[in-house]
Amino acid sequence: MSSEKQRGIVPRKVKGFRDIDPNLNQLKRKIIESASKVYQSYGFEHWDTPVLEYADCLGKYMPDEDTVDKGVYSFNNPEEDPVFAGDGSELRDANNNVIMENAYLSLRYDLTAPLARLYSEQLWKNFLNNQVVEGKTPILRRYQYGPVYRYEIKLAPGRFREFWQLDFDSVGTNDIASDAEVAMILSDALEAIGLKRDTYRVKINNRKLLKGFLSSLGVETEDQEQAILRVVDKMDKIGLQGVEQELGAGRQDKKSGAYVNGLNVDSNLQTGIVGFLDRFSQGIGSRKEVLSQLNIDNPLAQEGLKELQQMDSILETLGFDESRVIFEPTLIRGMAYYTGPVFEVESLQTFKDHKGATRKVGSICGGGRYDGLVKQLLGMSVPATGASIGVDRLAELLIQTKQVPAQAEGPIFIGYLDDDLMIDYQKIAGELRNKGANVEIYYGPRKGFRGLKKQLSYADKKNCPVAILLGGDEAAKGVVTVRNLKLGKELASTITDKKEWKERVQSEVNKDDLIGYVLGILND
RNA sequence: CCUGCCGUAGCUCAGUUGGUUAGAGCGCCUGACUGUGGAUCAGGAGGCCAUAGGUUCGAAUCCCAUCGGCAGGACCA
Repeated sequence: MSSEKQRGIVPRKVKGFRDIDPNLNQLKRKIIESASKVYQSYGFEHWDTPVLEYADCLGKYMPDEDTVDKGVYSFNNPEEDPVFAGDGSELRDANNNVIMENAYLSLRYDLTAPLARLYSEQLWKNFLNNQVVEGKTPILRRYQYGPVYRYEIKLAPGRFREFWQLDFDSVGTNDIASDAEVAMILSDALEAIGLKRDTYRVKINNRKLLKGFLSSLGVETEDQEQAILRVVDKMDKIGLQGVEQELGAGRQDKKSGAYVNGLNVDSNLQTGIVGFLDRFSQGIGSRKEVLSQLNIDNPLAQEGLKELQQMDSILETLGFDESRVIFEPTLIRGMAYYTGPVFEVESLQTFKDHKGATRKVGSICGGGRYDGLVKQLLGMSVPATGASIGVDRLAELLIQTKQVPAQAEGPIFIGYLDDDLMIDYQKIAGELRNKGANVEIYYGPRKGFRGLKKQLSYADKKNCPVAILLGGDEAAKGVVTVRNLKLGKELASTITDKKEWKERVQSEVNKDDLIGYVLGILND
């Protein structure tokens, strides 16, 4: 027994999860506040929903297996819930007792599925009473931000299992103008956050165009359509030739050596798709030029084209030209539930990683129209459109491309030199706080007076602008020593003589003038 | 999940064809410096070389397995 190792506890994080330091939090807050303001300016209201939902309400069914559905964190609710019938009544057994079971719960994997639940739940009772009419459902325009959770098996850099999204959605409208609006909002929000014009592109495509195009080439089933779109979506990664091979017999991946099975579609279809991709894959100029080349002989595709034309005229009227919003007919976006326009924002900026290799962050926003999402919850289709900003990705972009504000300014620092003066420290701090300042009194260990070095070092690391030093000497003279740390930091590079440097940044202030003096430094 | 590369101090990395006591920079701690953040100088702590086996007189170095990281691929509500 004693020779065996005992089970112990090591402090550690769950893989794919992380701690957020004050600097990153500051950046995230800035992103969220800037975008939220833009969302509000378009009439969106702020909702929050729980991070935990019933799995079936998120569209995740786990009927007979107790395994976690791929990609989603799920577990059994320890508490038993009643089981419902389709009409909302509680299921009962032969003795008329309510049937109870442990339902599956899931952590939300995006903010859209909870929105569908929120919207459906609000309408549910009325729906049962036949008071909800398809096509006349109410409008809900909400924005929401918060963490979402995905069980990613492979964790790429910048990919986490907990990450923040910043969504806005219009539910209840099928007006194509609300789709044009999505593109405008994304553009406005990103610029409010601080991205420069021409460093990003809002890309638009229309699922109807692709569906119609594939249908015109003879694609019948939804399954085949999805399979093809999945391959085409890999264009970035495997190139046009790779797509061609995967549509056909398959392909041998050069780097990994793995053989990837192909779809074996017929050659007409294959050449048709490849031709389409080839035509549009590299920059194709203006939106109008793109539209002029999209004459596909299929009613659905024509409908999609018309929608894009309408979007274009709105965007053009409002000055959202190709420096902000473009059409990209090859854009897919993975999600199967998109039914109309789809959106993606790509950052055009690159950065050097620590090995010196050039990298790009790529996609920072995504969205689209999803007219079928609430159907399985509410039993009727409700049109909806919206998009999401990937907060962590965007933060990473701003950091890597060095567009971040400097380190957050710390609080005013009050050194702790004398136990007998604690009351005075508290009084000074209180007065400054009443004036709106942030103030911290040092409570750390101090070996008599010697700890002052440590205290100032601490203040320096927290980026404190001012240090207030009040010890026995000052108290006897009725003064307070004030040190301008902010100035000291600036002068450090030019002044090497310690004494001179000290004299420049520090002065004794009359006790009564302290508050005004300190606030004066802050406002510099 | 598949394939390849890699695991040496808190961090970033050296470490010769297998050969004495495993190094540097940064950071940390102490001092020069009176009660004073930067800079400079002097000193100090910190390692089962990822873990467990094997080959060998001898392993950080070679082989195997496990765990972890990176790159690519498969999958992705």
